Amino acid sequence: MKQQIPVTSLQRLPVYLNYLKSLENTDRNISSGAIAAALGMGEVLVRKDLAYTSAQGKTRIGYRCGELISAIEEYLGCNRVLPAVIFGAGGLGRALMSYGGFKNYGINIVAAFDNDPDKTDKFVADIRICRVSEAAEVIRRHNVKLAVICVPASVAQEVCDTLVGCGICAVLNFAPVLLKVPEGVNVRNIDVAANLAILSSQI
Amino acid sequence: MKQQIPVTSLQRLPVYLNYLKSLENTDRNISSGAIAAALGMGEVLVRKDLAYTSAQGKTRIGYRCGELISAIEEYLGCNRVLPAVIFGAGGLGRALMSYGGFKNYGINIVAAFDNDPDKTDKFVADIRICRVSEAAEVIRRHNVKLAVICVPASVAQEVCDTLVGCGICAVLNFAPVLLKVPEGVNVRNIDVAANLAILSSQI
DNA sequence: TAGATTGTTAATCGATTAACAATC
DNA sequence: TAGATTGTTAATCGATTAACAATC
Repeated sequence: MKQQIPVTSLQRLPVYLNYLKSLENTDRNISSGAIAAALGMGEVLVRKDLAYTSAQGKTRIGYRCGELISAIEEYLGCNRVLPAVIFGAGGLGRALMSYGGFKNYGINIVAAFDNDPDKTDKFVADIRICRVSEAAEVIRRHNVKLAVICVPASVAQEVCDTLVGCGICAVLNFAPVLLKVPEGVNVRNIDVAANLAILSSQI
Repeated sequence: MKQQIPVTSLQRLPVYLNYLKSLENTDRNISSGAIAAALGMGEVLVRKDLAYTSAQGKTRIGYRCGELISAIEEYLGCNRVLPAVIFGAGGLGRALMSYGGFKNYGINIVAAFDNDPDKTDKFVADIRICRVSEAAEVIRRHNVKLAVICVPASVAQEVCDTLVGCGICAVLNFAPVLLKVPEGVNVRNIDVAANLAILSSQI
């Protein structure tokens, strides 16, 4: 485990990365002030965040753009390949299977699982939808640590328990329930409807 | 606009709501301590959050479970019906069209839009995928204020500008770009790949 | 040199937690 | 009454921002 970075900083690293990659020419320098202005934030915060990576700026010059990208990618582990699985091959699960963006972060979806026999043994974007009974074997064979839960809320906890039992230690959960997990298992929740509700309540 | 609630509190309201709704019997009392224990958080925080809604506890008794649900729902505006549109009918857009959970928050997807003629004029879950050229008319006719952006990153800013021009003032953005919007327009970002990357970097 | 920029240390701000009076 | 619980005020904590020395 790396030195302690606040989660808030960690969450901003992909934002910087997206911005830097969106620049046409990365063979140039960029100052923390320029990044901050483009992203609408304070420049000191940018420097602090970047300091958690191996990025090093030069006084009066700023950061080498390409080096910054590499440093963030290295920090986030975009270069190694980490296998992951998707549990639940409904609309969202299949959309994620088709989504190519995980590659940028070095994440490779090795399989999906669903308990509906009409869905299993089919392929979406070259990823196989497996029977749930195969999960333990597949997860152990690929040494998968990372899982995405896209099942209905009613079965999410049960699925999560199974996954944890198979050795999963990081879960991205789309089901609108708070998953109970043992110490050491990391969960991030994305509740799309709740996000829309938050927006709507501020209108 | 309501009295000032911290965004952090606002984000927790749907969590409380999900938990309370998951209880079998809502015709009973529940204390802030019990909620806090179930959700792994501090009880004072729970009381503070709930105090932003119209919920009122009784000393020694706690909160009436059903009243709490109603109070949060009222605060989040789950009872009115707010129209929303989805821009981009790819895998994710169609998954969201099929997702029934928005109803719980009083959000009604009235239409989707896509620039691919093979997708337009078709229906997903009774929601029509319209041509982009229809957007202004549809948004104005339904008085839509809320939009979900599910288009590729390369066109997200352009789509966002169009939406803002049509009167949209709240945007849920799934594209991994920081959208520039005028003052008064509210944006929330969900970057699924970045969330997975954050998890993976902590393994 | 003067000016731009980094990196760090101190100050501020906001959110969470602790303490506690009120009360049923 | 004693005990459980709310709601509020004060203290703490962590993250952001401001100030500034270093430097090229």
